[in-house]
Amino acid sequence: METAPDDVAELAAQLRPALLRLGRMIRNQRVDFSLTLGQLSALYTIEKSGPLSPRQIASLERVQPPSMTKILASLEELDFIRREPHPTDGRQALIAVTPKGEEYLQIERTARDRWLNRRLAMLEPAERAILMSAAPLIDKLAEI
Amino acid sequence: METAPDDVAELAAQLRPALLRLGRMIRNQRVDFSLTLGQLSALYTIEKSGPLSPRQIASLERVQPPSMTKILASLEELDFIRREPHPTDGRQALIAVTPKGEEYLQIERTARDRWLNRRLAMLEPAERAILMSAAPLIDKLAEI
DNA sequence: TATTGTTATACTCTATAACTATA
DNA sequence: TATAGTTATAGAGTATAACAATA
Repeated sequence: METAPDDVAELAAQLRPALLRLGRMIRNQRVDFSLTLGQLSALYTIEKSGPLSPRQIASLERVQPPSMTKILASLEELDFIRREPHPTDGRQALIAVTPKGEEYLQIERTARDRWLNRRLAMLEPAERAILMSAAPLIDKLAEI
Repeated sequence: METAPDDVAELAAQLRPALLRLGRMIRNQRVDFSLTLGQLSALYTIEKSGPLSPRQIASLERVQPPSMTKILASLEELDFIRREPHPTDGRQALIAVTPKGEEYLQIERTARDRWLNRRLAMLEPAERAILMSAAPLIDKLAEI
């Protein structure tokens, strides 16, 4: 049974387990385990899309507002985020990452990159060239 | 500042966020949310590497044995796994996935593939060809 | 009156400690 | 005596419900 050159289903079946497995391994590269996954994920989200209100962060993180209240309180305690009043709506607060929070994220990102770097260095240059051309496509798949 | 054709660090920085983002989106494609992530992950592990003892599963899943005891009890209650005595060691049990458990996993896998299929179908054939050649490399990165 | 955010409380999941059975 | 697995109990983390402040 021959696989067609452009078999979408075959490609999905090949790609899915490989992506999930490598993604899990990258996520496991942590330097500092003092933040829970929920705290780390919220911090990434605020960095990426902030400043955001607690409710917006809760929605993006798919947790309920009271749960986010606790996560934000713990991050504020660490001085990883700061809170500013909303310019026009007195009920809302706007949350942003502090320089200390940015530094934490950068250290974690560097650890993940270093790990991935070591792995990539074991490939042939031609293989890395393929991955380099695949990277924007993987990003596109997540974007559509 | 020009990027070298074979810049490993640049590749890692490109690949990491794309992989993590797409992986997260694939993982979010669930059909049935009655299993917790811990239950689902243990079931995948048993399917992949089983039959395994509870202690081995706990180790692979990076949870403590008492936590795995509960997860296994819930999966057994659902008739997703079965327990057999170890042939030579009366203390151990060997856990394997039942046909009903396999069916559950297959349904979840199919949902993830269907979602990924739809996305892949939006790409150009040439782009899919690049991803097809990248898939084994992504797998290789996780394997090394 | 509706919405944002917090506090109060309960439930789920995982961990450590203690116990039973087998090697 | 050591190891596999379970039971007992406690500690995080998240949820729902109720409340205070602002739109």
